[in-house]
Amino acid sequence: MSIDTTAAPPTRLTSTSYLVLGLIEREGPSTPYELKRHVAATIGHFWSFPHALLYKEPARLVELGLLTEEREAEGRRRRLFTITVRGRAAIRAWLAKPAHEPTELRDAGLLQLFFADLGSTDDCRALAVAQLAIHRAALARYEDDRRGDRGLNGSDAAARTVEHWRGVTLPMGLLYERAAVEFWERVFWEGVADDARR
Amino acid sequence: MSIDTTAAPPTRLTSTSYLVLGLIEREGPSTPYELKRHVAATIGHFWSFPHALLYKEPARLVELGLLTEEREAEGRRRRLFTITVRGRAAIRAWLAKPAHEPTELRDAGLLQLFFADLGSTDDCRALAVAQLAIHRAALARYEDDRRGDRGLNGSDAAARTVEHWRGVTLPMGLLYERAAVEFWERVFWEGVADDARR
DNA sequence: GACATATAGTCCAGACCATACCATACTGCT
DNA sequence: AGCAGTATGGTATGGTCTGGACTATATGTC
Repeated sequence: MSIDTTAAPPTRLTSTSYLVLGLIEREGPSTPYELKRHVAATIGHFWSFPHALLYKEPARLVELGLLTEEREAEGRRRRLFTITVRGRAAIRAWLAKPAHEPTELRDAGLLQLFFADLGSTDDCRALAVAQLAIHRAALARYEDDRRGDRGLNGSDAAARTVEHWRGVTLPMGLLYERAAVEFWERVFWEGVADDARR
Repeated sequence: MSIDTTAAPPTRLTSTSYLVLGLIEREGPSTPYELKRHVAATIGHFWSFPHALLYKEPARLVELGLLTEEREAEGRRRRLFTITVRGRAAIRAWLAKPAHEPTELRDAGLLQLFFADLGSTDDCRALAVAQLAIHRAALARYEDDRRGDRGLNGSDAAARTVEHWRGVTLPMGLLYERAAVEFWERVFWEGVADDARR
């Protein structure tokens, strides 16, 4: 046992921690607002991190010595966070230890489908239509993203992060959305046919 | 607007609420423990609902008048929850209004991949191997489930729920896991080739 | 009776979350 | 200059969630 390598730090690092550390490591010193924008342009497409968290988390990481903070004295009083040597070490340690948790797939539509037998056939049909609209839209957006129709607008910022997202992580989103479209089309055509009988 | 049909209930109903209501509606009066087992056998495969929640949520629903509670006077002092007329109405209203939220895909492995450029090539390769193991295992388990190798063991309980899961919702799990295997195989063979360049 | 395992439920601190709110900066119009 | 409107940037609040660790009852079995 004794899994913790750091002799009981105040709190464990979460996915959010590594997200923040990773973005700052890749993009350099950042404000929470910048983190928020980078997240929205990339991983936020399918894993929502509430922005309040992206303001709170860096403060925690400062306490843990993984980031340092400077703050504008006037005006917006922006906070600028910079990664420390220990912060870099933390990321690399994390990357060297592959995650073993299974994927969490939280989908309200799927939950409704799970209970579709309690409603009407029409409800189920309407659900399939709504879900198809959602997933087709997501698919189209991802395909645009991949072609780079976006990510250029706005600013030069986040170039590395957006590029890396586009090439490496976004393809999973595409695969997922294609699967979802296929799935809901089947639901639409076959209904909840309870073809599980037999 | 005025979306709420019930004149400002203390709190809104969440996915968990509908999960609890739906299970009780389908399976009849249930204890939290039974809910927990039904969840574990079905939707819990990819959407984790911490068990503490399945003990707390019914109490809230009682306050809202959607369930009633009886409690054993002695021994385990189990709580048995029964759905009310208003509870049934709440479910049907929910089913009649298709969800419009996008899927949340929370995957620690994918997050690591998103930052794979900050680590070594070996780390990335190891990550792909680990993820392949996870997703292949999940795929195999789902395929067993579909064939009905499980769900019979243990008890007769949850027959309807498990059947419905198997026929209707599980196929999405299968599609997802197949996509994931395909994805991670590509990562394994191509590495994070940064083939995003041009 | 002693021990192990499965069943059933409770508790809690800390983290999370949505949401509303506050403040500063820029932009264009008159 | 004055003002409105919008985008930028950040904070506050309180309920909710979370993951353990913990307690206790029942069943078996040596």
